[in-house]
Amino acid sequence: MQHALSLTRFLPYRCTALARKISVSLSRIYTERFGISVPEWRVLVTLAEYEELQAKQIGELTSMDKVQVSRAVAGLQGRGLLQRRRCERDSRAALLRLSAAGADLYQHIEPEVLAWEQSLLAPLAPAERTTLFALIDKLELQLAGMPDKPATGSGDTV
Amino acid sequence: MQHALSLTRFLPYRCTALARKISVSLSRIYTERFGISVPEWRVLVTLAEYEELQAKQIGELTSMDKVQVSRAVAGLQGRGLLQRRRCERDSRAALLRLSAAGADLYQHIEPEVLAWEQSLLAPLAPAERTTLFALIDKLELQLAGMPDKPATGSGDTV
DNA sequence: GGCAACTGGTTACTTTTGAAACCAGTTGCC
DNA sequence: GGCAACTGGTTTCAAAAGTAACCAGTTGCC
Repeated sequence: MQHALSLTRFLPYRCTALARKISVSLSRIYTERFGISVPEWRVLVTLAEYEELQAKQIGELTSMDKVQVSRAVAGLQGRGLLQRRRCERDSRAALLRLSAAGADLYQHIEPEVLAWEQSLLAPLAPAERTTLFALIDKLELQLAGMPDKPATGSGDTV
Repeated sequence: MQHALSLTRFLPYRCTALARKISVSLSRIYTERFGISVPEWRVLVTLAEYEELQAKQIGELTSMDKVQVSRAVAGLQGRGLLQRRRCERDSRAALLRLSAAGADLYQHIEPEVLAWEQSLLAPLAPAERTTLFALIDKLELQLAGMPDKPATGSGDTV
């Protein structure tokens, strides 16, 4: 049988496989010892960076949908790592921020995560790291502009 | 609060986000019209390339665990897209190959998938594509050699 | 030959994820 | 002011994924 396509040089497969391996390896740092899930970790990072946000904004910044955010926030709040405050101008929304305990926990995890990242990126020269992010940026940009499915025929993107 | 870490320049996050967007966009091609799941798609591709394999080999080639392979194979077989044959020297294993219908279906999907991939890679010059795969290779290699968690202290990789 | 350890593959169970329904509150039109 | 359309967020329900237990068959040691 003819085969033009092989998974080993097929970007979607390689990218998914890489992402999963990265995620599994990294998430051990905060999962095993601190019981933080991946979505919870993203919320932590985002609130550490932005101080106070509403759930919707967290979703936008982390590419998580609102259900995921809601669950992660509930989980963190349940363990006292996060506080919510009524939003003045819109009482549907809540303003979220890390509690002292949450900030403290984050301070413990962050250096380990950064060290782990350095160890992952170790084999890449600085220029290669820049290139990698640039390529990811390009691909994301392209994806955002792609139609739901490509024209199978001859047409260029009109 | 101090924050050395921002998701936008954090490789694990960027990589996961990219992989998910790619997967969602691509899988429409075979999911919506043909009802093929992502794991099933991988089995299809692999059998198209290798003719006949046992489940275990498919797992190795696609980085799926045996449960995932088993389910995907069952799904494909249930729709007559795949045949199984008793393995002579080990009757626990089965030898799998695409049926005529399966091969035919694959012939329909493959060009569309390749066209989609081209459209995704369009903004990258040939050299950039090569670089991208090389970087992915390096990262996977590095990950394979990384310990479960990095030493938080000073030590180099011993 | 027979028993223990192992392996290919499936099944059952639990946890995670995603989609749609839903509730409460807001906005805008009349 | 009141009703329809909309939005932030949660809950509910169904599909998906991972883990562990399991079965059948193989290997190897005695």
